[in-house]
Amino acid sequence: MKEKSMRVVKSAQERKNEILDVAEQLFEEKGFDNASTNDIINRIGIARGTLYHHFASKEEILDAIVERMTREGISKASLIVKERSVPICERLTAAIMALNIKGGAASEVFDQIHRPQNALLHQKMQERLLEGVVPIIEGLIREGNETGLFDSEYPREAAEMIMIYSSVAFDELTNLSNEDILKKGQAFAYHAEKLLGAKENTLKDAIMNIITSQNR
Amino acid sequence: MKEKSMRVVKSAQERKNEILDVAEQLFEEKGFDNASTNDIINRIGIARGTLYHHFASKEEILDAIVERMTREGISKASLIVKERSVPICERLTAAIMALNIKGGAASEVFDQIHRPQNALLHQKMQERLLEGVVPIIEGLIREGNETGLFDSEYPREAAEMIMIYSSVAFDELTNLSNEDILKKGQAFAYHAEKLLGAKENTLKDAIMNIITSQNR
DNA sequence: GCTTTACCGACAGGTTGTCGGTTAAGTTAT
DNA sequence: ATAACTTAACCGACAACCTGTCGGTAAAGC
Repeated sequence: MKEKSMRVVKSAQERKNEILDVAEQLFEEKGFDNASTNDIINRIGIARGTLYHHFASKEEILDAIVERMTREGISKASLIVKERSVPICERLTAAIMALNIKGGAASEVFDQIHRPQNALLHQKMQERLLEGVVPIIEGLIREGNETGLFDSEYPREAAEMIMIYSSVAFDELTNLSNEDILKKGQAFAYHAEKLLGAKENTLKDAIMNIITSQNR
Repeated sequence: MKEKSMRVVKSAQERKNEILDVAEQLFEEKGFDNASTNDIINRIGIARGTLYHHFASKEEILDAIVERMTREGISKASLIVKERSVPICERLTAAIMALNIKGGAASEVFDQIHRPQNALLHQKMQERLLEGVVPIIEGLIREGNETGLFDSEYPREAAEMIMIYSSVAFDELTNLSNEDILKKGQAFAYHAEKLLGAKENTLKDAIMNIITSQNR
């Protein structure tokens, strides 16, 4: 019945990843507050001391998970942006949506992420993503200014506004009708064009494409 | 040394408010997670059972506090908006800033509100405020559309975008230099004008007034 | 006098983080 | 090669909390 405590030793790196994997999974299932460190160690089969040998606190585990999850999205966005052969509009929308995690590996987390138990996780991820992606978008806007596609006096703040809005608003389109989602997407495209000083419908198609494709 | 447990009975309403007052104070001081229900009952001088007689859980206390704090801001905003003698621009900016709690009674909370321990509080307040204020702003935009001051195709979404941005961005201007704050304010005014389809500098003065006055 | 409701405090069952001790792995010395 | 030593992963008992429950008591209202 009871597993004998066969001592298994792994490299620090390996164990840390193991802990993060299980913790992430558990936070998805039960939320950050409800998932206990006991849950983690039981599922892995290690002792309390081991967990705290690798991480100083439960919150540090959370931070590491956030770091791991966001790094992927940010580096993806920064890669997209460098593809100068692709039209700016496509790159812009793709970068924006890299933040919107749904497509990524973390897509199952996404549904749970708004439950109140995950307020911390949500906040930290959002902070991290904004901080990472805003400068990328800003650069793209400047590029658009140079080519005459955009006309933005405050590229940084425009990027902030677009990112912040899309990260909050597109958070909760799960409980919206398809019709409403379309409207929201159109409104977003319209407003983004205004903010960037772009001609009407410059962004519309690129944005609507992504929205309709990822939300079926 | 030890207070005798003289039994003091108060009306439910009175006791509830007492609990909310102390809890709010404690959440400010230590954050929601770090403030325990024991802290609350000790400071008031009541027993555990009494607390749980009035509130079913710690989170319910939080919800009641959020409700209390936001009700004020929302009703203030809705009053402002009704003053049809005041120019629309002034009403708009005033309503926007009613959400930015700094001016209100909760101004001390504000500094603590971003500490990670308060993620839940923060999230709940933001949700509640947006939900309450967005329709108000939307109405104002429609009014502006009629008088020809604005030209907004999606009043609802424009209101959302403005509110969401200002609630996130103006959150953390405490650690910014005065210069940066000014720039941020100007950028916000500029972008709000674009979003609403208003003429240049329509909103600038009203917005800059509020920002410079409330942040000294 | 009877019912309702505010109040009490012990208690169960859970949580996080600490700490001294143990064992495996890696390193140096002989 | 192997013995001796150092480092680092690992263990599990434990202290010090925490939230929410519950049977019982006392005041208020009818």
